[in-house]
Amino acid sequence: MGNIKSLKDIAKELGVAVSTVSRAYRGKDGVGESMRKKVLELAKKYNYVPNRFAVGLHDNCSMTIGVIIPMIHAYFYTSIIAGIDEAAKEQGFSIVIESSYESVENEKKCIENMLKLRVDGIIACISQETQTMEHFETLLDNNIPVVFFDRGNLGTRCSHVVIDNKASAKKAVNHLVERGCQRIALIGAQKYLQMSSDRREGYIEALEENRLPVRREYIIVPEKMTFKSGLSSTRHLLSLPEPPDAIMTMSDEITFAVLKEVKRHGLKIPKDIKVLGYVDEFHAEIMDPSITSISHHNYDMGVICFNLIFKHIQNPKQKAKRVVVPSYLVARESTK
Amino acid sequence: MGNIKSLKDIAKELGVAVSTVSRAYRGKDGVGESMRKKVLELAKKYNYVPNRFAVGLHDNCSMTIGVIIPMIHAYFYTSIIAGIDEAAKEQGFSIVIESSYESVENEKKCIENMLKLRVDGIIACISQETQTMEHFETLLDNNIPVVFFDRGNLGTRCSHVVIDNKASAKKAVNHLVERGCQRIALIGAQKYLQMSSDRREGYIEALEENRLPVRREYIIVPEKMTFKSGLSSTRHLLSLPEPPDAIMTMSDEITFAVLKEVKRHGLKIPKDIKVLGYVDEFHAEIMDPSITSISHHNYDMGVICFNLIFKHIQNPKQKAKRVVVPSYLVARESTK
DNA sequence: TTGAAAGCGTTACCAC
DNA sequence: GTGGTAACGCTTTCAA
Repeated sequence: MGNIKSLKDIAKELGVAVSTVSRAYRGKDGVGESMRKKVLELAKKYNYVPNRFAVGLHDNCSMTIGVIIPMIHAYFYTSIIAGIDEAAKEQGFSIVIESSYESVENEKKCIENMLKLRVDGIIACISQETQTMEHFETLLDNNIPVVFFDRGNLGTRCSHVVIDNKASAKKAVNHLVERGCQRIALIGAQKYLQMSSDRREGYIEALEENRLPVRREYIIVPEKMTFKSGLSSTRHLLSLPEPPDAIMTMSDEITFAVLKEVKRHGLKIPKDIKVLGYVDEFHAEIMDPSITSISHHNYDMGVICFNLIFKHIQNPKQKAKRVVVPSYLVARESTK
Repeated sequence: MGNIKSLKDIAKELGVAVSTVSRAYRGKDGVGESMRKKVLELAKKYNYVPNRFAVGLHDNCSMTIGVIIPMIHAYFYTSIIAGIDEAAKEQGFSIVIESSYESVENEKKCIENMLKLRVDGIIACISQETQTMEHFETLLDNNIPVVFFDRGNLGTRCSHVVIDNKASAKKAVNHLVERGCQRIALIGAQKYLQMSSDRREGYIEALEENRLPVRREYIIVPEKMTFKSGLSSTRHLLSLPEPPDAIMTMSDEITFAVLKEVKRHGLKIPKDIKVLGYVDEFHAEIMDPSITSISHHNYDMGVICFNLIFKHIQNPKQKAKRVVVPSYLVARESTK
């Protein structure tokens, strides 16, 4: 941990008490101006940095918040993290990131680790596998507030930042119908993810509102939301006696797979079949064709998450809130 | 930071001394078996977790390593981080990530922050802007070892994990020549990045070895390695009296831009023009056409980085090493 | 305005 | 085997 100077070193050199140096350094009252100047000078010279372990031990707070996400190498999460990070920095907080890699077992380990790290609060998005939430309740029992985003729910015990999934799915379907699609397929996600069923609900409702039949064979729920399962799901859809004229998806990896597989079948997008996905702006834009997508202001979502957890940390009695972040549809080439 | 129980709480409940509990909990000698059992039981019941601030203060080490990268939302870095993270976990280390967002000013702040966080070592990739390295030397002066990867160099004062840039660029050119290209353009990166000049060198050497002219107008060095500058660089190349029949790039964002812009010009890849880039496997694979690329085993690179910093932490006298990670060319559709 | 001392949770050392 | 105590670096309270 290096050999960084301590207040004691400065105190010794100045021939004064540690407490005096402490006060002087932090701009507290009760120190002479000349003393303060001398202290600050020396602190600067020595590149003094307060020892956070000592401070943490004393104040019983770490000024750190933990972020638990399914995947560190997924743009959706990292762009949210960018927002969390920025907002955290502004308040003097650091963040620690842990990935569950979509496994409950890992998620539990992440939580244990966060406990070890003594984070002041946690912002989390649960794994695809996660079905029960006891491990998160442990945190609440330890008075560590938790804010969930995108996935995960703990009723009124913590705040949530969610996407208006149902509405966005309806928006998506309506857009496809407007573009002339009649047979819209949906490649979804785990049933027990709230996000997933909300979107499916929106999809079904929108179909009904448009007086289109809801066909079982057009709704695919792969085991995992991976590129590979996206390929096979698409293959399956295209092999149906009456294949869909549009495919909408719930995740970017699956969307990329759909593009790939559709082309491999010799079909042209958007002429032969249209594609629409929940894809972040960056990827939606760079793909070819560019993808009509439901996106979100991820960075802002991160900021919202931090502000919430910050409130809960500052005031443990703070009531849990439910923030719905708006989604927006950007029409691009894939549904033209 | 919650209300987690301390050793003292356990000691009190058991009516024994804290030191006894400490020994028992950590499996040290000099504790009766029955005592140990009682302690472990209670620790489990109370969900006891050692207070890392107390431990850190005592041991003067944080078991944390800092990772400074240009961008948290770039696959290249996050996939390396996945490797660092995994290796770190195995040794009981945590990691803290900070992004410079390609700015030197931010980079300096990151370093300050790492100092505050009392990390035991730092793994870093410098920003595009960074030209001098004094801020990193501060770390070394404080006995905090630094390992650079991809970008950044501090001679024999720290270890480096680098890509065999020159060789890989030659590999790329040779591949294009084999595929019949004669007018190969290069969209590069900042001159003062070693990585950049190494690749340019390899590019030039390979051209010469293939008895192809080295044309100034085919070497573009944009201000920043962004999608936008990739677009304008490509536009420029295509507007030349004699446009190139292949474009190779040094970063993924620029590669995506090249694909986009080339198509916008109505040219077909690979028929009219071939494209080759330094792109990670994931993106190279999902793009259309899939991109022939120079890739690296990012995860492994992360592991190597951690192992190096770990050695330096364990043994401050450890000599600096230079590890060259191999790159490999995967031929895909964009150069068929 | 300054100093001394207690305390945060842990570990290590020395007594018993 | 177990207990007491000092020490890590800092903040806070109380005394001078």
